[in-house]
Amino acid sequence: MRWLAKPAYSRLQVDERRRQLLELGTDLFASHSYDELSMARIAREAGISKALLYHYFPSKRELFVATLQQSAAEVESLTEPDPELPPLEALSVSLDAFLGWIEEHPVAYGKLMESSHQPEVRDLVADIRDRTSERILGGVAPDGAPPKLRAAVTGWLWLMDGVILDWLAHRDVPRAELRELLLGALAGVVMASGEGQALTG
Amino acid sequence: MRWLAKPAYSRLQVDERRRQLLELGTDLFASHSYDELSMARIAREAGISKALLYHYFPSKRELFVATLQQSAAEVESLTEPDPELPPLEALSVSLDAFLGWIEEHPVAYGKLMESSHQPEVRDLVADIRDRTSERILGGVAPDGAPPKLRAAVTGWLWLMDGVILDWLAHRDVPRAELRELLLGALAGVVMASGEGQALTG
DNA sequence: ACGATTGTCGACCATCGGTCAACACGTCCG
DNA sequence: CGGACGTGTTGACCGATGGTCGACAATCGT
Repeated sequence: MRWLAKPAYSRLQVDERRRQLLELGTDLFASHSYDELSMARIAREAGISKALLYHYFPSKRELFVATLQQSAAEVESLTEPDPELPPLEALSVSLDAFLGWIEEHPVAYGKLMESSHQPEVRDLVADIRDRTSERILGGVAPDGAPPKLRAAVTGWLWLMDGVILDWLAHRDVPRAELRELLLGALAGVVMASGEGQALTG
Repeated sequence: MRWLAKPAYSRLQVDERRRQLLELGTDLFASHSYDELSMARIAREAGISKALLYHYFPSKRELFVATLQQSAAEVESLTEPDPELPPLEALSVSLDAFLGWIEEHPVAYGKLMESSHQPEVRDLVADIRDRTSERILGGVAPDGAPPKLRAAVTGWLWLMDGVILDWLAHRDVPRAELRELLLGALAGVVMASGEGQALTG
């Protein structure tokens, strides 16, 4: 009578299973940092074996990156600069949208920063920083940024992460003021790099 | 004749052994990040067993912190602000000394930044940042900094790390110019926080 | 009704940080 | 000179981690 017993597991379509795992991963990694989660734990939460999890994602790294890419894409489209606005205003709008997203997902942002030592996260963050940097530099110095300006913008992106973490930790500055602080800081930093005239123009 | 054989290991004095391990640790952690090094590897390089390493340093964390403290103390004394100088000039001198140290130990600085996710490193870096922040805030707003100013200075310290990493990666900006860029950035950021009048005074 | 496909699992591996009882080296006393 | 003692030192071990593999079994086409 063994063949009348309930199946030992339910078999899902590849796409469905993958989708389910990605969604679970997104949830988990939004509230736990990279090394707070083990593959065994993720598999247990998904109700499957670790081996199956590895069948769908060849490494923890890939699973993590896959889950991040959704959010990254979301943020990127959210902060897409409006090409019809003057560069500075477009930046202001994008920045405000970014801060808005962070206000809605403070834990996810914090956990991401907490994970940012892992090479893959580092690369992803660096990639975002680079593209953001180019976006800004494109608006300020369209053809080829001098080293000091490049360093200044890079530094400003770091400053932004630091300020935002400070903001999340204290929550004693209104979002609009924070945006103005960040914009002002960018202006100040670019000025300090000696290439500021492009900003005011 | 077994007792004529060479001793299986050489027995060192406690202090000597500890000193040797600390020195080795300093060397290794100056060129490898925290998780690039395993305790087994360190023990192997030292020619001793892992258990003995743990006999001297109760955890990897403690060994790492112990090796860092030397460098941290070195840097801190190097960047001690001169109380006879006006705050801004003192900061300029300290900053220059700091950049000088980094120029001499670029790999160590990079690896430290790479390790800065590990809670213990995070704490140490946060501690340094806090004290530096207070040092700066003390020169700018002696009694109680408003939230925006605090956020601005915190952000500037992040900016500094970002700019320095960019500097080390490209090495296309002279140190003196970098120092001016950083000082200018601090001025710009503090101005942007709306509490700038204290700086110019 | 049965074989092929392939989704799924249990068992396994190397490495990690960390622990422990026991061995062996140098010394000191008789 | 010899044996006992203190302690510096070790190999073996633990639980957890990321990752792998051969084999079982659920489903589908016929």
